[in-house]
Amino acid sequence: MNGENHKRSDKAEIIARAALDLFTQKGFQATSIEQIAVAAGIGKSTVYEYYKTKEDLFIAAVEKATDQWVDELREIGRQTRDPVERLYKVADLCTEFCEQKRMGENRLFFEVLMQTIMESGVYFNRRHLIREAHQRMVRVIVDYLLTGVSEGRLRPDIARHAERITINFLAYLDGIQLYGMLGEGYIDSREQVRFFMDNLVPLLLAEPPMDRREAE
Amino acid sequence: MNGENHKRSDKAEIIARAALDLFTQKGFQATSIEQIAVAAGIGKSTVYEYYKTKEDLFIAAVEKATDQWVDELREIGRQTRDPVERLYKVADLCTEFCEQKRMGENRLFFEVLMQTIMESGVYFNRRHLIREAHQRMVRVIVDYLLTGVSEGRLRPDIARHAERITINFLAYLDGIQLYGMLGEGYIDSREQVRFFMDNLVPLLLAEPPMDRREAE
DNA sequence: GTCGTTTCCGACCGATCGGTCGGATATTAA
DNA sequence: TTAATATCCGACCGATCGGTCGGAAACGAC
Repeated sequence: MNGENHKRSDKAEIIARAALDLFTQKGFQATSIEQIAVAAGIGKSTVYEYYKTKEDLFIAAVEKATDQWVDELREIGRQTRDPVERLYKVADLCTEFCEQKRMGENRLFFEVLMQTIMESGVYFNRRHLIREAHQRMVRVIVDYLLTGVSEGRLRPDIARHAERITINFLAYLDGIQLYGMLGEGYIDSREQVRFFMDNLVPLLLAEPPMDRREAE
Repeated sequence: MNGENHKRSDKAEIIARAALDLFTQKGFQATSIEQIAVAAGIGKSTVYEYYKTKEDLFIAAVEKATDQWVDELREIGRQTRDPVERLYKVADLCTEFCEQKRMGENRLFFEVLMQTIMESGVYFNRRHLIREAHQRMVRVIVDYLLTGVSEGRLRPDIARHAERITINFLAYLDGIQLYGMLGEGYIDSREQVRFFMDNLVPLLLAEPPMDRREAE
């Protein structure tokens, strides 16, 4: 027994984390098992004691990432109650992904999508995993909308369209994230998103702005 | 001299077309030069007589595709004069890319974006090519908006934001296209886009709908 | 100790693939 | 005819990499 000793699941965890780091930095194809082994401080063959194939390891690593993303969305719900503010925070999260610090996660995100749509991709025959992850995100935001409606803060009739609105909202944010990676300073994600939100929010609010109401 | 004889540029064209077909179907990495040579009906080495590297060939093939996409956007402008109808047609083009027939082109589109954002990607050090292609598309649609404004059909104050609006519009459509590939029937792109457009268009129109005006 | 089990891993295998090479073949010019 | 040139290509090279194998090392039970 020594300091390096771990339970089996701990070792698997260490490997998955090293793998996630590398996949995030360089993508699936450009990361070799050898590199992951070195990063995890073990031999190449040892990786295969814990994960049957490189694909399995990728899936395990990605699961950690998606779990974290969903958690971050849920955390927004804990930090603030106001539905509009929640949506703004979600949008902020998107712009954050366009910045240097979290650019790697953004790459990983699109790598996963590519692996889903390419015939030879890791997720091509496992799309349900990605759909489930996506649905988890959708559900969190739908919940924000429905809560906003039931509290009278948002227009009642958006309840019927909550899922449609959410999917469109996320589609837009993903699109902007994509553009955000076309190069430093090519697209001002922050301004683009702010403009979008400023046009979206009035469509959601239950009450028209004050000056309008007085004008009637 | 025989029937198979071509000028040098013709041969290059044939190779690029075969390459585009394969890249569209299977992506960059999964397509080998050998396969392209077979598809073009020539030997592998001959490919290298016309293109220095696989990357060069990819760039040449993608250029053909992007040219076509921009042309399709311009064609919309030729077919219809009404700015709103033009935007609807652009949106239709997007949903078309989500359908089986043009799914491959959609894959290619995202492959190109991936090759732009991955450090080892073909376009990582050639982002200007992608930005230029993107800007060409943006310009076409900005032009539709500005024309709509100057014709009095769209609200005057969107002229200031024409580019911002266009980029957001395209970002949304790209996001939906991405979701459209998460699996047959997972997302109803057509309905999503219709919903989006029905909320967007009133924000652009110069005149409020009739029933509203009468209510004032 | 010592025997069985688990964990570990360096060396190797097989396959893929981008790109090169040397020469064959066809074309043109004189 | 022939020499020069352009075009073509099968065979090969070198490197990469996912995955296997056989055995070493560490550990635990007795």
